[in-house]
Amino acid sequence: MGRDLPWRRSRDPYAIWISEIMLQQTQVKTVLPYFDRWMALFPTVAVLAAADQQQVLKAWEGLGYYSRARNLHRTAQVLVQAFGGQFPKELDPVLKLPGIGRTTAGGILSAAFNLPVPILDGNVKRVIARLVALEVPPGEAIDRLWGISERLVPKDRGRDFNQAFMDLGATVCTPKHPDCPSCPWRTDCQAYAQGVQTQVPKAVVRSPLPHKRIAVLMAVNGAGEVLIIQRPQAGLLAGLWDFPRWRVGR
DNA sequence: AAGTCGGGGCG
DNA sequence: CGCCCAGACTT
Repeated sequence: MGRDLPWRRSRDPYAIWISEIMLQQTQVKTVLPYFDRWMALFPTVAVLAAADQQQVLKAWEGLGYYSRARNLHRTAQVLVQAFGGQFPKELDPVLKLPGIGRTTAGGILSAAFNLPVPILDGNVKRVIARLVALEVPPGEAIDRLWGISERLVPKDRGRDFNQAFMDLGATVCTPKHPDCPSCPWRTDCQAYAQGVQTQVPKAVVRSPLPHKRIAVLMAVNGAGEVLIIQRPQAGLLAGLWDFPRWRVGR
């Protein structure tokens, strides 16, 4: 019952890599229009590697977490220069690529090459936590959760299993209102057996967000044009105060 | 271990 | 308004 998504129609590692990066902390519905535009603009890793960084950032505009776009561009250049434009098929070299961590590496290697590499994204964390009725917040049991994901992924069906795993979390085993009656793992789920599926995973106790009072200046001329200064490569609020000719007083 | 980085959806 | 989303990276 897998969702029919554009990047699932492809087994091109490039297209799958792009989708995995776009999907980091970003919902499928948000990614859909960006993915199609991106593949039209940058159809291959060679085209992306040769593109201007401003053009790459423009195509990413609105998705947020802009270091993802800069890392995509850098990685495209690494792939062309050091890997002959081919995406590596082993975990170690993939993990060295900028912007690709363990979950994204597993997502790419399983979807593109059907390798049994585990994943542990937000969906999978929640599904496993409920499956074993995890007693602590997932952050305190990361190693155990990775171990379970690794033992579950079948040697010959990494692609189907990992995608089904994420689909289950995204469509059935949802955070607030899991649809347990239609869940294929219902009879294996310890949280369901104990009737605590909505209380697992346990929430992290986080300190309250501080409230800060700030001043904002918007410069508009008579023609209605607005002054815009591009942010630095790294840093947002932190780097803001380092702009040349900016001075911040109290 | 805790911060940083974003825009959008949802109840 | 607060939480969550196919996390990675720095400090």
